[in-house]
Amino acid sequence: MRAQAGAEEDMNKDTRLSDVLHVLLHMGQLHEPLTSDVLARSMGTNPAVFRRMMAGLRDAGHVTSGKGHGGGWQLARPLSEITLLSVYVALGRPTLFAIGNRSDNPACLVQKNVNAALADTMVQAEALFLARFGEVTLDTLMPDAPVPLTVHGGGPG
Amino acid sequence: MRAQAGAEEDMNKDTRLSDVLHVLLHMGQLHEPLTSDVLARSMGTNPAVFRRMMAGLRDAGHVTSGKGHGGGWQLARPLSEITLLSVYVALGRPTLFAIGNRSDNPACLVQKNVNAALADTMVQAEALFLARFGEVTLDTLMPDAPVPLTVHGGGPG
DNA sequence: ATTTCATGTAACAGATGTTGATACGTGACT
DNA sequence: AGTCACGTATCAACATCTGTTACATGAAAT
Repeated sequence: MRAQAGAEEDMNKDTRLSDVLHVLLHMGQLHEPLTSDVLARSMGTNPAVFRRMMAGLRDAGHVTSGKGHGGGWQLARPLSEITLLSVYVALGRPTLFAIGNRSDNPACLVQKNVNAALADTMVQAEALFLARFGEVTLDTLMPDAPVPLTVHGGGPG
Repeated sequence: MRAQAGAEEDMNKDTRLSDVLHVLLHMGQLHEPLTSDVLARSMGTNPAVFRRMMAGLRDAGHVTSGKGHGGGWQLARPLSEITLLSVYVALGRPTLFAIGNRSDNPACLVQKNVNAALADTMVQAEALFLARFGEVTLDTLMPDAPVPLTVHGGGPG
């Protein structure tokens, strides 16, 4: 489950959305297939993890992947036609919140009220997330100047 | 870190806020000291975990704890003077979100833009949480009818 | 004064769950 | 054919939280 001690910064964050967006933007700059090996390195992980992460985007039709010589990953449509929301959904709608209820004890009115209060706020916060994600197309995240693709932590990239 | 496969329901939620609220409401109904043993059982855990969880609330002055015979836990002020926000803060402001950035590579403009976009939404969502938490005093969560305190899962409680 | 009760805290073990690594099968291009 | 790259299953490594136990401290009862 989650923290018990401090508040600080949980290092237990799902970084897939951030990771995938990062890669997609780079793919939007280079218009040739890039291999899992290269792209995985750019996000500081390995090819198998990368493929696993991108499977949903491929299924959603945001990117295409090809085997063999000259194979690799490419955008299937321009960044202007991909919303942050659609990427989030393609990843399988990863859990947004780190808090929740231990269990739904429906017989306890107190528990019921508490759950409702928290759930109510979480529903609103989730709606906020989805609304804003839906407004953002990936081209708007592109820096003005082209950015070179390099290995994670090895300089600009 | 977090999920990679499905989306479903992460069972890895921090339930402390929900747990603590549950207990505080029960304490608001019974006006006598209750032991860690009893209260822990009502949330389905054990006394040590309970004390660890309540330490912040005691330090914040929301509850008092006493040792020895007749000792235990009591509210230090009426529920109407305790906001959901103050409870959240007393717990150490547990992490709200399950998503984040893998790392802040400040040299990568793409990464920078992605992080900013996500962070912006998260800041707004957090503000929403805190605003709503701040509006809720615990007495408003109290069911109209008194609720008996029983063991977790053992019926109403 | 001693005994009993209950908290306060530290320390450790167990469980859970995610990421990373490896291996192997499949298809495509040379 | 041979090489390249993806697709996926499986396993190990790692991190983190919860649950448990143990023990010291302090208060009330006998």
